[in-house]
Amino acid sequence: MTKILIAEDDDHTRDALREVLTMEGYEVIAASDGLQAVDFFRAENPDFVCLDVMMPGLNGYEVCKQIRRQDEKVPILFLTAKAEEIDTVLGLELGADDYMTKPFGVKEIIARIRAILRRTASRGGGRADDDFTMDDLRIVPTELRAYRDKTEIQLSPRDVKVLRLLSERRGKVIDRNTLADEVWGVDYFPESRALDQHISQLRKRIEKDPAQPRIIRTVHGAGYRFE
Amino acid sequence: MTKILIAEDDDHTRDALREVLTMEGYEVIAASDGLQAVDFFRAENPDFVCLDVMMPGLNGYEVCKQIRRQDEKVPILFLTAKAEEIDTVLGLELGADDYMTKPFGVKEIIARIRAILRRTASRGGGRADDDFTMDDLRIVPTELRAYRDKTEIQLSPRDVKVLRLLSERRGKVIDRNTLADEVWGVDYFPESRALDQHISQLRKRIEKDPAQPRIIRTVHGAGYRFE
DNA sequence: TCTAAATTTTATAAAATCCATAAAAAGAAC
DNA sequence: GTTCTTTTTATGGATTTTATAAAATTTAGA
Repeated sequence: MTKILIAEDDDHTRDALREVLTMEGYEVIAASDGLQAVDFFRAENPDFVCLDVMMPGLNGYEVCKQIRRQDEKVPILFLTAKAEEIDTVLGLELGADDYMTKPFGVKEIIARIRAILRRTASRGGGRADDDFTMDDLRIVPTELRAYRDKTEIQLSPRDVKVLRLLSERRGKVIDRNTLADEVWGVDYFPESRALDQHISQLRKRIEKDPAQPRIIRTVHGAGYRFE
Repeated sequence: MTKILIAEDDDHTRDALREVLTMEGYEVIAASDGLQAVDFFRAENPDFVCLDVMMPGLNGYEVCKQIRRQDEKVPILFLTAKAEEIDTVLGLELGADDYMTKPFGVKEIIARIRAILRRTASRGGGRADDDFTMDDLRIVPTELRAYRDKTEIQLSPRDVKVLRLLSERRGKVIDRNTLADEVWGVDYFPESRALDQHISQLRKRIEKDPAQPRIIRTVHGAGYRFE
């Protein structure tokens, strides 16, 4: 189970986060100040860290440095009350993976954590940038390429996102909304056919017979599936 | 049509939002203060709420709490004039889905609203999509499939709805009106035979002997039943 | 700035499915 | 058994959804 360390001095926020993340199926360790956070990190070796910037004693930046001294890979998400603090987070080159300004919605933070974990899983021992296979295709995200035997297929970053999403939930139907959300994000217009087009183009390149796709299958009225 | 409730005391902003969102094809209800917003919410039951934080009388946070008391799912987007305003309240507790700081661009807010609606439409659709069994059939909603031993049976989203409804109230007779309401929605013609047609087609696929249905049984003059 | 590649829009085609109709079958009432 | 009502199902046109080609636009590099 994915273990998440939260460092947040405000009791309310901390409890809310703990509850929400536990509900989501994560194991949560919660620290109420920076020193405790560093201790907990050493003891528990979590897969993900959520750091409030403003904390008594050791602040979030300091905690981040301490953690990075020990583990340069674990994903770190900063929580800040003020947008201006973001600049500091970015400027210090602390190796933060993302940041959020308060207040944040439950869904928002869950989505971010999931996204970061997916993105960075390779560093933490998972496999987001790791190669994966779909049917007889070997996808190598770091090269933005796929291989079928020795033949190379060029892929765009977006291609990789689509394929990874389908691959991660093989057998499950990925509906168009989810695909739009995860791959295109906020700037996707529902009446656009960009998604179809992209799938179509991608199939042309990766499927042996694009008319009979084996990798990206259509589930009419629902979305796409791979298995 | 998707109904959006706006609560915003500034006339100019409110009118602009109303116009823009109407142009986008949403039905807009606009309140100019918090009390009115709560009233309108009760009366209109909108699909989305846009709340200004600073409002005379009841502020946005209070309105949010009131709304959440009544509906814990409806997506809520906060509008704030200053980032610092946010600091005082934790979005987590209020169950806000997102927030924006003014001034915001038209495109930006539309994109956000669309994205939130997209997310909440596909995920928080409400009902759990856990697997369930009916007779010797195992239905897996996330895959839009059912399994009998190892053989797969493809299901449409509508098939799953029908089956889930029957399964949830096993033993009870589901009358045609209920079925039509729950599965087809408000706009269904009572004299239509579409429902029969659908049941017939579904039986062909899921029943071993469609002439002697064991999963979807007819209760003449009443509806259908599963047990 | 120019060029090439990637992406999106537009337009049209193709596919899947939905549903109205009508005829047949089954059940209920008498 | 006859008649009336309800349900089933075959058929084909309508509608919705998805696919693809071509053009337009945007993006990234040189």
